[in-house]
Amino acid sequence: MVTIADVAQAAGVSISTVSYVMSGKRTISQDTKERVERAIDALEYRPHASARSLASRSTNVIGLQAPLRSGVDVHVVMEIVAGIVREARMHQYDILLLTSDDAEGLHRATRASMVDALLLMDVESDDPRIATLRELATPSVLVGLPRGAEELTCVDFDFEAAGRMAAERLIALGHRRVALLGSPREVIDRHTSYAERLSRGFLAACAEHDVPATVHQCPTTHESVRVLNAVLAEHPDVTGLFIHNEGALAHIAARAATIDGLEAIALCPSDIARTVPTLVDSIDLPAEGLGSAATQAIIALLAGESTPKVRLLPAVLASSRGASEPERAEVAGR
Amino acid sequence: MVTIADVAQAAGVSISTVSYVMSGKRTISQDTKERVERAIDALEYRPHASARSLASRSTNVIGLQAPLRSGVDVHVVMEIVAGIVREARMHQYDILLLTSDDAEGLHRATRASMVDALLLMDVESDDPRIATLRELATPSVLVGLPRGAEELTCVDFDFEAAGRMAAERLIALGHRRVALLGSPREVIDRHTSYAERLSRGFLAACAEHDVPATVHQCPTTHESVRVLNAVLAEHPDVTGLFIHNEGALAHIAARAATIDGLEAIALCPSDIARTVPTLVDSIDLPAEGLGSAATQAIIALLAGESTPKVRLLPAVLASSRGASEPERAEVAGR
DNA sequence: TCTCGTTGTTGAAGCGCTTCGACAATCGCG
DNA sequence: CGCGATTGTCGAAGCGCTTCAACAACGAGA
Repeated sequence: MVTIADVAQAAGVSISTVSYVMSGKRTISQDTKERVERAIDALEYRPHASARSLASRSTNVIGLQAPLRSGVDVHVVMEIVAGIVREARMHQYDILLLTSDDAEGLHRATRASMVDALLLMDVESDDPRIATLRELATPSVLVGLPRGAEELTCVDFDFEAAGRMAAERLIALGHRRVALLGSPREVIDRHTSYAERLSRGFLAACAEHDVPATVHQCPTTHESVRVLNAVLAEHPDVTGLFIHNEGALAHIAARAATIDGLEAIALCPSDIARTVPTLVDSIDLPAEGLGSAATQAIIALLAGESTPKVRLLPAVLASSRGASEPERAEVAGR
Repeated sequence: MVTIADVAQAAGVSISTVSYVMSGKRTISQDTKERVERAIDALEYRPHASARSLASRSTNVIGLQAPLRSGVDVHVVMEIVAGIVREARMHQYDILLLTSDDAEGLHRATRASMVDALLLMDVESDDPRIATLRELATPSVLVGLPRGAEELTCVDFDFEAAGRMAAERLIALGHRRVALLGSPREVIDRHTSYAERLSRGFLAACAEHDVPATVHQCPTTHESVRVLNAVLAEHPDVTGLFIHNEGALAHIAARAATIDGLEAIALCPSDIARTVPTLVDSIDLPAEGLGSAATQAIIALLAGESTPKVRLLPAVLASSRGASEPERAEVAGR
């Protein structure tokens, strides 16, 4: 294995000089710098991560708890993780995958100094991990917006604005009775906050326009079609649908397309929307961007920069009907 | 931070004694051992991962390259990763998530001594990473079975046996013309080996029974229904379908259920099969088990135990039609 | 009784890196 | 021309752990 001592010898300088060339924490003459860099390249030297972390007291690793099989929106989770990894690498950080959902994993990683910071996905309202996070005092960011996490940094998509936007779009299209076909029961039961925020925004906007609206839970399978049928049976005047359910989207959209006068818009990643041509519009769920944003927040935190406690990515309407330019919802904060 | 010195002091022993209590590499009296263990618990001591790895020259970390958005079988990928993480933790290993698909990431992680071993998913036939792996000489395991990786350890599901099993089951059900609706074009084009192995087994078994069979690529969307329609238009006598396509499964199964005499079986994780009630049978794709098996192989490698070069998990028929006990395909090796 | 092998414990030497304090060389200014 | 400030480089002290060699204490065999 090539060590810093080998590089120093090859370049004819001391070990500390090599270190300072790499970190830039001390001024080094151009000549020396070049000699050292050449030696590094020639030897393909990579500093030993553990040695560096032991001496510098930081690991350049971020611990991530991702829901690996919560059964919901696997696609979205994947993209978020992809965004996290990509952004982390851009800032010289690596991602350590912690077993999901147990506070013990957070403890372990932190106490053993394996990570500089923690990133948590899929956080529930009364998640025990929030208490652990507080106690550990490790820089951390939540992807999500649980209640009772006021002092923690949260990054999420602005589901409430997305709900409003969907309602307003359907109303602008002329619909006078609308329905939201949303997450499956499990998600609601787990008190994942996004479902609630989405329907709150949706219902609020409908109420403001005096348009009657209902919200329905949907299984993530073809069974969702039954829900749609039931909704239409009960409210035959529903003509506008807003779908937020990865697994059900295709089924519902396909069924809806067979019914005259019915129009559907959806909240989903844009590449998914593209596979469902019968949608009138879609609101983009920027999953990868969400991952990037969360990582950016963590990195700002680690750099000691001030970061807003809550950052919500704006909802953007990706109109398929030749809209001129995408509408943007406001960025919210608290 | 609590260090080993704190524990030693609290227990009234030397630092090395504490270390030996933890590693068990030296005999320690019962009395001393208990005192040290009490001190460890009381102080909630966790050895500093970097210090340990610097001194012991091993990290207890496995690097993982997982395809985070290849567009295929997100669900399966997720479950495999879940299996990997779970199994790794059982053996005191952690998982470092490397950016997918670049050989550079493998280099980095290895040269910087960040990982003890590498786990690669989604390996293509002429993957540049295979050369890198050879050059690095780091213990590694592939999830998949690429050609030209003879000296590397591979773990995969026995797709060929699954193909045979599906064919034989359809034939046993009385079908005299069958079709395999398989992976989307991209997967085939990337030379991912599993699609090929599956259809090889399927066609071979059909040929042995003199049952005509065809194989078709399927998009992962509702468009797959068109493929089904086209197949039926061309071969009206097809009555047995074998589906292997996560995204298309529900669509095809739903459409197939509307056609008299048509029966479908699928290859997919069992929890997915459960959401598609119109399937006659399904062959379980043990995604999580695949992850566990791959991790077990890595750990055996790290322990210096001998491991078979190739391990294929057997195909198991999960009959929905009151079968007595699940059939098993043979384990293959090379 | 003496010596030898066990058993249990310890001190100290690293592992490869960062960083502090020191120091020589050079520069700018009165 | 002399003095302090600046610039560039280095030696050495750790970071927290593992592990080797050494050693004290003790029982067993001669």
